[in-house]
Amino acid sequence: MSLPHAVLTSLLEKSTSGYDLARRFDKSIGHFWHATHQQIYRELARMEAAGWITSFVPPDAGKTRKKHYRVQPAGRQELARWAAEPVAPMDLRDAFTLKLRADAVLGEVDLAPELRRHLALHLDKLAYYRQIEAQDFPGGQPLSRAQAIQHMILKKGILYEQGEIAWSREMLQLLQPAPDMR
Amino acid sequence: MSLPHAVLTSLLEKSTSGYDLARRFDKSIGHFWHATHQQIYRELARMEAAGWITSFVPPDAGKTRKKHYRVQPAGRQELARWAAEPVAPMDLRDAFTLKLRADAVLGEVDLAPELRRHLALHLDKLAYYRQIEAQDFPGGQPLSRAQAIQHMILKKGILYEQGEIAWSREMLQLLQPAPDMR
DNA sequence: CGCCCCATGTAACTAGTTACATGATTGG
DNA sequence: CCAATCATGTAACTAGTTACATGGGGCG
Repeated sequence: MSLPHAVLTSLLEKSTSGYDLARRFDKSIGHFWHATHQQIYRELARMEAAGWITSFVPPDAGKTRKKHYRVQPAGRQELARWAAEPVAPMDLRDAFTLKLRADAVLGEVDLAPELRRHLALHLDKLAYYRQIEAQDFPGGQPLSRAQAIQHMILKKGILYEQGEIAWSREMLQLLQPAPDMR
Repeated sequence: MSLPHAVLTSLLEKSTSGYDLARRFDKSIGHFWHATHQQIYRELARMEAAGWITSFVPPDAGKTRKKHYRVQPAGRQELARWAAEPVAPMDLRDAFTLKLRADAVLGEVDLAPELRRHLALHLDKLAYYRQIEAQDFPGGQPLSRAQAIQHMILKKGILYEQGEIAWSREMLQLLQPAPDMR
């Protein structure tokens, strides 16, 4: 059960609204733990009931329904408790690999177009990560511990995309009759 | 909804029982799509109801309750249909990375032991994949298309574990006060 | 005035997890 | 005979997804 803890982490980084959290889960944290706005609103309600967070009307709310959430000591404590307990390494749920295996056994599926599409998406994401890296971690500056960790998280994403790209290119040569690699 | 299709693929590779499928999902297919035996039995029941597979008592059943399943044409067709439709690239759900981020914001969590544990697990898995590779794909032999795909799937796993290992080692240097890398 | 974005939610469903139940066969 | 493994399931719960609902604010 990691979603509430992802939300707590995000709120500690910056107190904000459910809407804004949902947008954050479309990037940054969301690259490692995806969630929809419905899940987030539900989780916020639960966490408020549990006393981990409290809501307040932000100064810029005007007449809108906007609510902000702030982490309470109990929430911070819960996050620390959770962070210290062991987790299993991520297990993969890779539908495309499954399709490849289906192709191997059926032998009549053409996965090359889909693989090219994925390759393009991975290239985009890599470029996106690289841009963030250039922005947030320009060369040579000494980093705080927190910044160094953030950088390593970003590097993990970069490494992953690079792996996908390299593998996709090799795979494409196998799936494509004509040799036309990107 | 990929589980039924993973099961279909596995059954096409070899008709077998739910029990045996469940064990297969602890390796091979399971490295890319995990499932418990409960999920598998439920899915088998659904798929039989849908006419995708049929069950029969295998010759070696004796007095046991053992049932085998065989894929029907409708099942094969459904698998082909599914394989041809587009999928989103896998999204990661990596709880450890989340904990790192929690550490960055809390600054009082020691994730080094857990990271060392994960590193060891990744090393084990890499060794395991390598052993399968040596067994199933001994050097230089020409492969059928199906075999070539299977090999590439294995290589994807190897690449992934290598990435995790390299990253973990770098991360460990950051988390560990004393420089004692494995 | 109409459309898009901000903002928060409910409802219904599907997939995945955890706990429990049951009984036969095999090997020490 | 006892424990482990084979073998198949039910029940209850938790997490994640998809569809729908509602209303305000800003802009062209």
